[in-house]
Amino acid sequence: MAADEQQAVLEGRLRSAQLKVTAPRVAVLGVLSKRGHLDAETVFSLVATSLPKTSLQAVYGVLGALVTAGLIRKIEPAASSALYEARVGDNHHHVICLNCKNVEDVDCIIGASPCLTPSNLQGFAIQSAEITFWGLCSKCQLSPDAS
Amino acid sequence: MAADEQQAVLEGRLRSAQLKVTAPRVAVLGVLSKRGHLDAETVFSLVATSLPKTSLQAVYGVLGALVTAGLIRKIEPAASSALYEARVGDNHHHVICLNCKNVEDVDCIIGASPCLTPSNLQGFAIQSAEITFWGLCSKCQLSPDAS
DNA sequence: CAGTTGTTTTTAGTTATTCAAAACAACTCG
DNA sequence: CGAGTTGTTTTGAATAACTAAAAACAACTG
Repeated sequence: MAADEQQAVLEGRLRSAQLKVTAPRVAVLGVLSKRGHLDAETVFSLVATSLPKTSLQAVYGVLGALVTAGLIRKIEPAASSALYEARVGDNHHHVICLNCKNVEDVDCIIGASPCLTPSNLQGFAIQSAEITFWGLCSKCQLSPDAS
Repeated sequence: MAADEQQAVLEGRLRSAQLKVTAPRVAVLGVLSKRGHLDAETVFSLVATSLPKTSLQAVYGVLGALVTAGLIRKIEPAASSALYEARVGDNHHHVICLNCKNVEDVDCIIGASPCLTPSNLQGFAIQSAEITFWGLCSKCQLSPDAS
């Protein structure tokens, strides 16, 4: 797919979410469509390569708007800053490396639905369940010192 | 159980974790043994009622030491500050109210173990799984405006 | 009970994030 | 297609939660 075709797809996604199409929004969505699990700072620096005038605050604003619109998802793992990903709509989860903090998607859980029924709901009306696995990634199993 | 008996139990727990027994530590552990899911600020204010000289930084230090020793557990739910609880050793999870942020324990998950096997491990050596349920507590289902 | 080790106090600093006002740009509608 | 309205981005500053460092102090050892 050509670069401008890609651009058009992103613009379409913004428009169908009733969001005004602006350069920072297209850029942020583009960055997150290529690579997920990025923090605001990283998104900012990647956006800055094509749009150097974009401010970090604008990136925070865009990320907030995209999350609200449901175009991206925000995850907030313990002990790290918020991460964003463009993969939405499916109920996938995450594995995070205890050593290098690398995040990978976990497509699904064996026997998903029944497992997500807590035995004791305390009267809560559950709307979603969030699962995070913690462990060592293949690289850090070999050399636990690496970043 | 009398107050000084309770005190002795807490001191014993600290001692068996090879921690020096100090007033702030006993107080923090006491507070968290009574009530869980408290943030550092709340622990601080509760400790301050009996030990007014204790600083917030001391509370952070104590909380860190107790977490490292495995006497308390730290949870970091999305969009709120870190919470601490004295219930450790069992693999329980949490339900959090989307409206009032109240946290309750979820004792276990139906068919627990198999459900926590991700279908795609990405080469990770999993060490733990963390499940957070989000929903509305019984009170907020009736009046969603309440704090 | 003196010494050592480790804890707490006090004072500062950092990081991720949010807020607010003014400048500006996108889409609407004539 | 051009002005107006609405909403976005910039700029500059503030905040909350937490961490760091040095000095004062207290707990356990022998």
